[in-house]
Amino acid sequence: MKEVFKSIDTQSLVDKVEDSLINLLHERKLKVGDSIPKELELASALGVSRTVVREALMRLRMMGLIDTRKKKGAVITSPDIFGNLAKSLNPYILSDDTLKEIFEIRLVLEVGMADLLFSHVTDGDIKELKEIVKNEPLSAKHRMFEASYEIAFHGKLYQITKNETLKKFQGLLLPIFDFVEKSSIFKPIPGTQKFTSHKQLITILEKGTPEEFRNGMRNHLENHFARLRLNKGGK
Amino acid sequence: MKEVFKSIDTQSLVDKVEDSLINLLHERKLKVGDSIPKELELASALGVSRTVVREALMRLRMMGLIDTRKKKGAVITSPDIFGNLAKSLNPYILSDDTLKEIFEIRLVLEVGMADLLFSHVTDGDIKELKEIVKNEPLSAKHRMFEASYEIAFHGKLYQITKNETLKKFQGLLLPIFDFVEKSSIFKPIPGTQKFTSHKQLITILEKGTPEEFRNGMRNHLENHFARLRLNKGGK
DNA sequence: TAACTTTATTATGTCATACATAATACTAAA
DNA sequence: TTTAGTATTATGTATGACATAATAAAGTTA
Repeated sequence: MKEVFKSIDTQSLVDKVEDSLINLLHERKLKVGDSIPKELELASALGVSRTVVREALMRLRMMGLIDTRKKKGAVITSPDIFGNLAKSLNPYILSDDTLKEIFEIRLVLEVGMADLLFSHVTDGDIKELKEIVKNEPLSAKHRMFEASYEIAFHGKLYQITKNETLKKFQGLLLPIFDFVEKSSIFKPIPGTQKFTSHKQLITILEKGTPEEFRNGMRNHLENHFARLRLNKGGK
Repeated sequence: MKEVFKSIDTQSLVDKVEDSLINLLHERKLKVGDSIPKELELASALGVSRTVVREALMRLRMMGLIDTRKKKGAVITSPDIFGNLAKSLNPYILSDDTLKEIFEIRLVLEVGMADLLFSHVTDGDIKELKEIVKNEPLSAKHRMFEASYEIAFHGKLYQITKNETLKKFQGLLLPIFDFVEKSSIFKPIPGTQKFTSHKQLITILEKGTPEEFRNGMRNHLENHFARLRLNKGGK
């Protein structure tokens, strides 16, 4: 790690100001609602033009750290972590490999969330889940038709975890899941069959254990796992 | 959903230009490496000032959609989804509830990633894991000292999944895990005890099944789960 | 005094212009 | 053909100006 040349700053002015501003937030331990100095004040204090300050402030705003309003100035906000991520998570821009990886993450989450489900699930949740699957078609023939049930059922599971961050994350990834399933990234599995059903999962959630649920969900998602295995060559 | 007033655009000019640019990317199906028009060209084409175009371009850059270089202009890049998220994921700014939720997500991921591990793990990986835990202290007394082993071991697991997106996500969350463990957000658990050890997990990964690994990992993380249960009142 | 209306202020949003800088393309010399 | 130097060009930064909207202040009415 020894560097002969002193690492010259390849950073642009905006980068530096951005860092300064973030440091400002930390040092002063500013809380939500607090306001930071005006653009012109910052510009003169930091010795740069208002242009640079504005660009740096815009970055903070994109990160969800601040919210700027006319006259009022910029105020600290509780950052919506994934809020800004949504735009860059566009399936048309992401590479196929990345899309596959995101799809994998979904499987990981749903298999792993069993404990959260069991520690938060209520009778009302069970009732809702049963309502969702009540009219679900038994056969796996109408895949397209089934999609809405899939989303409703699995979405409800995320909601049961009472983990807002996780729920937001899922909402973010949903269009990607949809895209991946419909796209030709994955070769279809011949002779797709049903494994553990939604109804069975509900029964486990109602009367079983997290361990059983994990295995049930793993089995339920077997078709997806199989597609991943079949399409491993791509990497 | 009926609206009496036609929804006036509360968007700023920059917002609109941003949308226009993203649409441009989609419509033209631009690939990585392709370049987009110069700032001045965009400005005149869209009928706004260069300032506005620049701010919009900066947003795209923050999203990781483009990379701008002098003289060359802006070129499409393969977006690093989580790269730009890092700065806003600052523990000092996130609320305690959000921090807890992120911590939960870690647990979910590690319990759920068993299948990915088994489908990618190599002999070399097993060897590396064994190397990591070789000098690991047996007792749980030196918690601070143990931290580095924890990070090395669990980090290696993420790496074994061969899922770059997941690995990046973990790298992103790591400072948060660290912060949460050290902070007083969680009350400590009296009489913390060891459950499934790292060594046992390796053995399962080498000779066992995904199902066994999930349960082993769940058990291994029991202390963390217990802390979550104990601190549930906060919400 | 309290509630409402109008006016004034202020800080951000947008625009225009100018120059600096660095990366590229071009040209000339060896 | 390679290298070195030069010119070009698009972004980076600075400055000044005005528009706009949100707030604060002042004024009015009951």
